[in-house]
Amino acid sequence: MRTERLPTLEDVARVAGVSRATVSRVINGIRNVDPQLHEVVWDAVGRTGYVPNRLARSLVTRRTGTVALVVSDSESHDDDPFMGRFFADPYFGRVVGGLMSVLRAQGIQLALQIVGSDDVRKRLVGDLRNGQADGAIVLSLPPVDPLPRMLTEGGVPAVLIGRPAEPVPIDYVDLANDTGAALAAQHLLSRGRQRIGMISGPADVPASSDRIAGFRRELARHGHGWVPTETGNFTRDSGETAMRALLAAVPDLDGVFVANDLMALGALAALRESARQVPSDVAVVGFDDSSAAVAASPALTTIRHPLEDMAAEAARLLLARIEDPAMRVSSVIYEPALVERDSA
Amino acid sequence: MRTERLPTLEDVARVAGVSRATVSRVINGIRNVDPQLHEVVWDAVGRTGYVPNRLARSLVTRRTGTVALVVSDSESHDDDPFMGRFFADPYFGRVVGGLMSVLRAQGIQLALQIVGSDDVRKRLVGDLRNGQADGAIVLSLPPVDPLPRMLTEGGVPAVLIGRPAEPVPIDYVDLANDTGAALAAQHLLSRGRQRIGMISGPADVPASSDRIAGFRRELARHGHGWVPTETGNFTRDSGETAMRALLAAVPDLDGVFVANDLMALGALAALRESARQVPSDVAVVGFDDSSAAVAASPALTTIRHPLEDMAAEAARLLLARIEDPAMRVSSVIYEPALVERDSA
DNA sequence: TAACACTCGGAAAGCGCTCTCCAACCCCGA
DNA sequence: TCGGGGTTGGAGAGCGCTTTCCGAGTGTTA
Repeated sequence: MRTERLPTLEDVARVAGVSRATVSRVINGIRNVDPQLHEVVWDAVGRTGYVPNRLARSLVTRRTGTVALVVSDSESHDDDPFMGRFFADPYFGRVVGGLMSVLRAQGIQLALQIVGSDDVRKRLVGDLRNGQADGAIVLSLPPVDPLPRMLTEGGVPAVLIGRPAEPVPIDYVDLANDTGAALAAQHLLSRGRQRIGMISGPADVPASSDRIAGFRRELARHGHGWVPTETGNFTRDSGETAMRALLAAVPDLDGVFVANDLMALGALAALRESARQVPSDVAVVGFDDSSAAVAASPALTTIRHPLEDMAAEAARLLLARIEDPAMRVSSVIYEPALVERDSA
Repeated sequence: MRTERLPTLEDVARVAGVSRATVSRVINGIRNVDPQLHEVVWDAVGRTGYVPNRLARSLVTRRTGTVALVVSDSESHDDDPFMGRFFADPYFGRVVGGLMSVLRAQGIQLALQIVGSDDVRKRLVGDLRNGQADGAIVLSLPPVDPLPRMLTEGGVPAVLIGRPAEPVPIDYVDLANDTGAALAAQHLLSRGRQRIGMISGPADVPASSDRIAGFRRELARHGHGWVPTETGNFTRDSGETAMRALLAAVPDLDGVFVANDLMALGALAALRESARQVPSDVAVVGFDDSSAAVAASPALTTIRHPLEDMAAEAARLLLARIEDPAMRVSSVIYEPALVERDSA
């Protein structure tokens, strides 16, 4: 059945008794077509069961109705389990959900691309320049990624989710990570905590360093010039390890800010293991307000990250840039909010 | 910059001093080309920075190097929040991760498509027949979905994740949901539970009805002919509501099987609210072994669902079918396993 | 040396569509 | 009745690539 030829514009034209050009005009809703013919053509389309071939159309219009979602990750290789973790993390799904909420309405599809090596990166940019997709949304994982620059230099419409580590003239949406961390600091202070520590993410990732900076700055403003810190890598287990280390270093710790909910989960486990009560002995504030925050026990007080909205805005930004490539480069920063639950 | 014409095969040919045909042969690694010319051509490719245009290539080869991931969902409309929930659920991410683990190695990209209305469904099948993608992986949400049939009738290579509700000659991978539920029953019984209930999913979804049937059958084999059951819709909140209802109906309940982890989370909350201890008063077994299971407290004893493996197998199956459309229709059923944690 | 079988590279015909020209036609005023 | 302006539809040239078909060149055998 795959072999039976599908009807083409030519076939429709023959059935309708007009030329290919006319059918094309009718289908694309271009005026200058006699209403009578109009009807005849649509009738022929119905009778033949014609569906335009998007590929052929794209080849000439240079528009594909596709946006690439690029997950850039220099470290992992082909079947690195890291990618599995990444996809299982709600982060990925929330981004996709946010993107689709605006793309779907426009009938635009999302093509998922993972780039590991520089080779793949180069090919991707080449494909995009060739019009494989109309633009790209980039989730840049590595601390410093050449991809954003490659894209702008290639003239490919692209929007980053999360600010680039080094300045690149590219559109992006981001969260005011520093403000969020400051919120966490204020909350901990307002709860009367005195010995406050932090479990941070990798220092070279912008989102992470912003949280560190914001937290430290706010505490410093209240006389805490020194914040004991342990570094994790955003996984649950690293949070558990970091918490143990932090407790060993500061046994009388009474408050901690953990840079994401997943690590907070691990921290909670370490705290339980050390027989400390949360929040009475140690107050814990997470970050992201992911589904893990609600599932945790006690439920996590955390910083809400409107990821879906951010992704949706990224999609809108991209669409606008595709429409007008000369548009001024812009960025949209979202404000986080504290969500108070039981852990602090 | 978008305007500057990219080098085409023609340009490379001119630089190399050969014909387009020869360049094409070299690039596609077809023999019959003098090694000398071979080198000259590659050199020209390098000098011009040529990247083949996939669109143009696909148009003639009828191969796109793209697989569609179709999320079929008849109920929700354009910005139905349901889709947001769906994407945020780890289920989606795990599937994507599993698929990508095999597709990525082949350099195949995944194009995400959501189909809500029958109109979209029709257009999608048309596009697929036109070679928009080489095949489709289908995540069929509604109880009875016309899509699988439409795809097979259209001769589109497709693989379902989760068996079709009504028999359709289509490849699929699925989990032995009934066996999994039976495992849960055995575990509860082995823990000496006597008054065992169940919180099920919607009865018209195959995965759900299989779990109900498997659980009831196993309990019946051990003399429990009647299993008090409440129905949820796989969300956390519905699990909480169902648990309350179940407790009201069977106050001395001492064991419960909840058809997925998310609902189990809700059930745990309801149990806590009613001051019952888990697992001493009521033992709880979930289903899926999602990340929620570990985050819960107490950590959930649950049924492991090798979703990543299943998705990977679906991808392999699809690739095989694309290669040989005449291949016999096949299905792969995975066996679940009990993961014992603290809740039962 | 002639006849034959091969190997290799080029010309050109598409894949299915859009869109620019251009010819044909209509209506109007002079 | 004729010429000018405005519509409308068709012919055909691509978009960038693959692939068939052929002719030219090479080496081998009688």
